[in-house]
Amino acid sequence: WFRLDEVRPALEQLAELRKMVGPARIIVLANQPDSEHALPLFSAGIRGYCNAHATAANLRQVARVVQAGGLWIGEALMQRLLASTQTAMARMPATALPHGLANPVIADCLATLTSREQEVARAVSTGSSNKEIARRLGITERTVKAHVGSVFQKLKARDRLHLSLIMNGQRPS
Amino acid sequence: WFRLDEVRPALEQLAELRKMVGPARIIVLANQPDSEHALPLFSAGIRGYCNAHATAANLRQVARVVQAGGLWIGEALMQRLLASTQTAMARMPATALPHGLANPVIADCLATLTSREQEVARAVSTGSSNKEIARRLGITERTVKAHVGSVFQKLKARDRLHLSLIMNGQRPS
DNA sequence: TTCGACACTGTCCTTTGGTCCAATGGCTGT
DNA sequence: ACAGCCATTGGACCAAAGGACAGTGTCGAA
Repeated sequence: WFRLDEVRPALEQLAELRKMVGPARIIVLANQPDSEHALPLFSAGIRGYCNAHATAANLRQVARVVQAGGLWIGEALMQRLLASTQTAMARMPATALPHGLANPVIADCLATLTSREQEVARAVSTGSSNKEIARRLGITERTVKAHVGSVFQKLKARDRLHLSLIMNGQRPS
Repeated sequence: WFRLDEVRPALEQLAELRKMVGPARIIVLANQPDSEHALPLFSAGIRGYCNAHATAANLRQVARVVQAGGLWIGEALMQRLLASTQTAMARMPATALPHGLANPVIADCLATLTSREQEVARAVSTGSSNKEIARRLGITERTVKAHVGSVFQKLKARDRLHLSLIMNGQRPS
C-alpha cells in the first residue's frame, strides 16, 4: 500500500516504490481514470489499473487476477489501445514502421531478446541514457549496462547509436 | 472448445463462434504465438491469447484470470502494443523521411549549419564515431568534436544519439 | 583595415559508455 | 535434485564522448 504524490511524476514514484518493495506486481488505483495517463504506467510494468472508487468485491477480483499473473485493463482503455494501433498501422508506409512491427527482419531480431532486453533496447534507441533507463525501471545502472551489452551482442550492434538505427529500420553506415 | 480452421480468416470464424455460443469470454490458444496475429483478435473481443503448448498449470491460470474478468496478454505482446502506439503517435505529424528530404522543419535546421557541420552531422547520425569521421575528412578528432559540439547547440541535441533521431525525423524521448 | 564567420588545433577534465570476470536468487523443465 | 535461462548487481578497467578555455589562420564584407 502506497499513496502516490499528486505533483511529482508518477513514473518516478513508481521507480522508488520498486526499490523499496522489490519485484512485485503493482496495481494502480486512479481517482479519475484516464487512458492517456495509464499507458506509460503499463509500459513501466504495472499489472493493473482501475478506478479507486470501485466496490470492494471488484477490487478483490482485480487483485485475484493480477495475483494470478494477468493484466487488468479497463474495457475502454483496451479499445483505445487497439484503435490507435490499427489506425496507425493502416496509414503507415511499411518502411517507416518504427521498431519493426510487421517487419520480418526486425521482428526476428526482437524475438531473440528477452522481455527486459526489449525494454532497454527500446529505451536506448529512443535516446535514453543508461542512468535514465535505470531510474525509470527502478534498477541499477550496472544492470542496464548488462542488458544493453547483451542486446548489442544479439543484434550485432557495436554501440547504442547503431542499435537505434537498427531498431528504426535504418542501415548503419 | 472450438478448433479454428487453418485457412479461413480467424476473425470470420470468431464471429460465427460468437453467434453459436452467445456472449462468452474467449481465449485463443495459438500453436505459434504472434503479436501481429493477436492484435486483431483482441479488438474482436477475445480475452486471452497464449501459447497452446503451455503447461496445464499455466493454462489453468489463464483460465482463472479470464474467468475473473481479466485479460491475459503475453509480456512481449503488451510491450509491443505500447511501444507501437507511443512511437506511432509521436511521429504522426510531420511525415518522417530519413534525413528530412522534403521536411521543412529539418530542412530549416540543416540550413543553420555550415557545410562542414552538415557533413559531420550526417556522419554522426548514421553511426560514425568521431575518430572515423576525422579519418574520413582528413582532420583531427579534436576538430570533429568542435563541429559536433556546435551542431548540438544549433539543433538543441544533447548527444549524438538525439542528433541522429532529429536528423532522421524522430522525436527524442 | 577591422570585424566576424568559418575551419582547424591544442590541453585539461568529467561524465558516459562498453567490456570482462564473477556471483546471487528465482523460475522452469527434465 | 539438477541444469539452464533470466534478472540482478558488484568491481575494475579502458575508450569514447563532450564541455571549458584558449589559440591559429583564411576570407569576405563593412
